[in-house]
Amino acid sequence: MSEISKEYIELIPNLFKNFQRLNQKSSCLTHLQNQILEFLFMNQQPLTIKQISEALNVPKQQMTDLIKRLMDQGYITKSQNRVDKRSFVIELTEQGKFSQQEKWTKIYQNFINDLTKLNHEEQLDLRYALHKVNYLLKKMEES
Amino acid sequence: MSEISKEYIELIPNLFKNFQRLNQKSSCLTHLQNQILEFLFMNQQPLTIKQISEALNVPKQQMTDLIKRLMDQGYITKSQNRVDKRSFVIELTEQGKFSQQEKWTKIYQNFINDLTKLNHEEQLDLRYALHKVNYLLKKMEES
DNA sequence: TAATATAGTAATAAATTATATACCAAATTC
DNA sequence: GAATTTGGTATATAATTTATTACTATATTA
Repeated sequence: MSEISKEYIELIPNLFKNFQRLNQKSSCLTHLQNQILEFLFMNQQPLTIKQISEALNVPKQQMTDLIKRLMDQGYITKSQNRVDKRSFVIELTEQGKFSQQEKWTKIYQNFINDLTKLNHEEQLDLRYALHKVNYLLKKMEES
Repeated sequence: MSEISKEYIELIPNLFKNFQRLNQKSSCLTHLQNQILEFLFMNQQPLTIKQISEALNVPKQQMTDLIKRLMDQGYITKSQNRVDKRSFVIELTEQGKFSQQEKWTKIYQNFINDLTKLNHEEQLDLRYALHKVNYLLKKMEES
């Protein structure tokens, strides 16, 4: 039990550098704006302001302005929620998606580059192990 | 080649929730203070102000104050670098380490909890796969 | 239907973070 | 040894983020 956990915990520092890269603000976005776009991108689906607010621990009062600025800059759209007329649904625009994908591209290229330090057999091993980890972590999350 | 990368990239969202948890500020620390402690904790070794500044993309002018406040609050120590008398070496105090470990404890408990959703065989698989991934990722980083 | 809870907005002050410029002392280069 | 670079500090200003309180309109509940 604790052996698995140890390995899991260790995994995080191993990916830390790349996460740092995600945090880096892309030119014209503030830290929080970036967090919001990132969160939308990760979730791959429209979210309400409240959902974002709670997940990121940003008070809803702040969200109003943040959302407005992101909208003005063309990163997201905001439309009424048909189910609940009080709330709004936030979605990434193409530009918004692109701004996030850019960061991933850098991570991707970095990884490809480092990969050459492994021989062919190790590469196959890594691929299989990553696949297994992803599969099982996902399974764990599905409560 | 691109198959491995795909799995690698996918790994990051799978760990995202826990990373979010790391970002959450613990009571009396500001966002940047937290980032600095986290970075020191991850690196497991003393760093100069410049190293932190560059890695976190925080201008050195800000560092002076940030470091001072962290020192005043007892999270870090600052001592002259013997090799280069212009620079200083920053280290986590016990309190500083503890403040970071707390967050990991939560991640750990969360993981242990989710683990019950896998059967025994899957747990063994996960452990082995995680071990493999960690081993190979580390090997890749050692240039 | 009246009372209450919820999603979001508005506005303001205080704290944090970002940007720019100038400075000192030790290190490096010529 | 003089000139230049580098690690860090000091200071002022602007932008962002946090915190507080009050408000509107829709949902929910009794």
